[in-house]
Parts: sequence; structure tokens; C-alpha cells
Amino acid sequence: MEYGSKWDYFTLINELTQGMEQAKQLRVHLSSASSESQDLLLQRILSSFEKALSILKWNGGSVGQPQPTPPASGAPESSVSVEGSPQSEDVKKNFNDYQDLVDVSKKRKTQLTWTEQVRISPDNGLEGPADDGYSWRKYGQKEILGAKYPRSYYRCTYRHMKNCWATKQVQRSDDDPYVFEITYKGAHVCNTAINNSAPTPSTEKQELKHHSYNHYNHQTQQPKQMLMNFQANLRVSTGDSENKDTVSPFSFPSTLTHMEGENQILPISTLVDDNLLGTCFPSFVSPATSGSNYIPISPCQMVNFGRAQNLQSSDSDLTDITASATNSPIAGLDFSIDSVELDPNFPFNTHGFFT
DNA sequence: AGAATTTGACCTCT
DNA sequence: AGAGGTCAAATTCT
Repeated sequence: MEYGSKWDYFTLINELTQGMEQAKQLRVHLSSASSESQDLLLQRILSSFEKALSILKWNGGSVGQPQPTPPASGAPESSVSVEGSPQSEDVKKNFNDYQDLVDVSKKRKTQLTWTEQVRISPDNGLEGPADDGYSWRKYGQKEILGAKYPRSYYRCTYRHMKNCWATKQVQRSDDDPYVFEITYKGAHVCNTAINNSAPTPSTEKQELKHHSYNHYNHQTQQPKQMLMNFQANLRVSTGDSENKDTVSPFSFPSTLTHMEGENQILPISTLVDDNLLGTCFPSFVSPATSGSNYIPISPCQMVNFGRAQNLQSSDSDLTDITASATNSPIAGLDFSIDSVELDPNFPFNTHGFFT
């Protein structure tokens, strides 16, 4: 996407941002007596704004400015949670982040981690966040210093069967017991996200069974157009013909709060590791998510709109994965997709990709 | 009986 | 040394 000038681009973003702010205000006004359908409608409006902004910001970077790349290996995060702070602040912040992203190019490389916040509905019970589409097995629980609630550790059920090393940690928020912070680590290579809707850690199952799952299914009916375009545009050689035509819907997390690690801004390219896109769009189709007040976001948003400083990998040093301008049809996509190893099991089919 | 969870011990990292 | 993460035996669940 080309814009006449950077000014136009920023103006557009400002307008969209204002629109979203106004929709938020409207929601506040309606909140007291709003029906479910009204609320849904508002969420959709806000979601549309978010997406528009995301796309703009993603593409807008082509206007002579270096762009952060999508959280290739996972970890998308939205700074534009509809629930969150004023969008305008985020917008400003993200513009600044662009620069920071450019500066911090060498960081860590290893398994990418990211955090997603899931709010459960009080009437769902307090068992825990709902299923995210993958099958997890709990392998530990630990009291965390300074935290009210223990942290639970889960690994993919198919760790051994399919050599899937994805893990997640679930931490209930101290402040709001209805909010769970879920930290994902690593990509799923088990390809079980869609089909195995059922098996989940017990603490999460009950959520699923009740009403979240309806939302879950609802979300699977996401527009596929963008996905098709996205896929068509991704000229990625996975080197794995087996999974070549794996086209799965994927959606985005409720509110991705941050990537784990130091509070540093990383260009997505630095986040690209062997998990690449596989972790980029993980199990974001959380029924709880859809049932919550957190609006799913697009991958664009996760990147350019997300708090880039929160997109982080962890642990060891990142090797130099040089961000390179490419012919990627995704304007502003700053790393060469061809140059990185794309997880052949990248869950494109996660539900609700473009909610 | 097999699968999943719990929980204390052990390991790793800072 | 202490905190966080993982392992694995014991226990519980299905």
C-alpha cells in the first residue's frame, strides 16, 4: 500500500484512532444498559478499527521508514487492546517504537515467548482460562515470589508423540482474578490445534464446555479472504512438502501483553528463530478469548501495533538475522521470509484469524 | 489400566 | 543463594 505522503499516513491513523476512541466512549455510555448484541457490535466496530490501524501501520511503514516485522515466531501482542489504554497513546508510542525497533536489532535468539492475557467471565467460574485449541498437559506448579497465585506449567500433550515442544505458563493476575496471563513458549509442531478441541488441562476444560466453546466455533467462521491473500503472498519454502498445503485458519489472541524477556524492542526479524511463524500465530483461538472483553487482533496489529518493546525472545543471544527489505507482498514486512525457516506446521488454521 | 495431575526434589540461571 | 523451571514418583481421575 502506498500513501501519498507520510503525513497522509499519519492523518489516516489519527482519524482511525479517533474513531476507535469514540467507539470506546460509546461503549462506556452504553455499558450500563447495553445488550449482548450491542456489545458484540461495539466490539466488532472496535475490532475493525484495530485491524484497519494495524494494516495501515504495517503497510504504512513502506513510506520511507523501516518497519518492524511481524512477530514471525510467535508472540503477537496488541497494544491496542480495546480494553486497554487510550489508543492515541499507543499510536504515539508505537511510532516511537518504530525507531527503537530499528535500533535494537541484535538481541537474543532462542525460543520465542510471548504473553497473552485472557479474561474469563465471572459466570464461567474461576477454573481458569479456556482452551486455546491445543492440547496441554500440566507438568508443574510453582509458587511465585510476590505473586498471589501459583504459576502452572503446561507442555504440549504431544511432546513425545510429535516432538512438539511448545509450553505455556498460566499465571492468574494478582489484581484481577478473572485475568490469566498465559505465557507461551515455542511453536506447536503437532498440528493438533484445530482438531483436538477437546483435550485440555482440567482447569481449562470446564470453561470450554460451558459457553466459551460456542464462541470458539463461532470464531472459526472467520473471513478467509485475508488469509488467502496472506498465504498467497507468503512465498515461503518450508522444505516440507508434507505440510505444504496445510492451510489452517488461525486467529489472534485476546490481549497479548508482551513478549518475555528484557524490556527491549526487537525487530521481528530478530525474533525469528527456528520456530518462526509457528509460534507467531499460536493457539490464539481461545474460547475464553472470544468470550472475554479482549478483542482478537490481526497479525499486522500484533506487529506494528503491538508494543514492540514487548516482543521479545528470551534466553540466549540472538544470532544475526538481518532484516532485509524484500519483495514481500506484505508491505513493510522487513525480514526476508525466504531467508528464514518457516515452521511448516504454522497454524494458519487457528480459528478466528481475522476476527 | 492408562492418562492426567499433583507436588516435592532437583536443575539451571542470575 | 535464591527464584524459577522441569522432572518424576505418587496420587487421582476416567
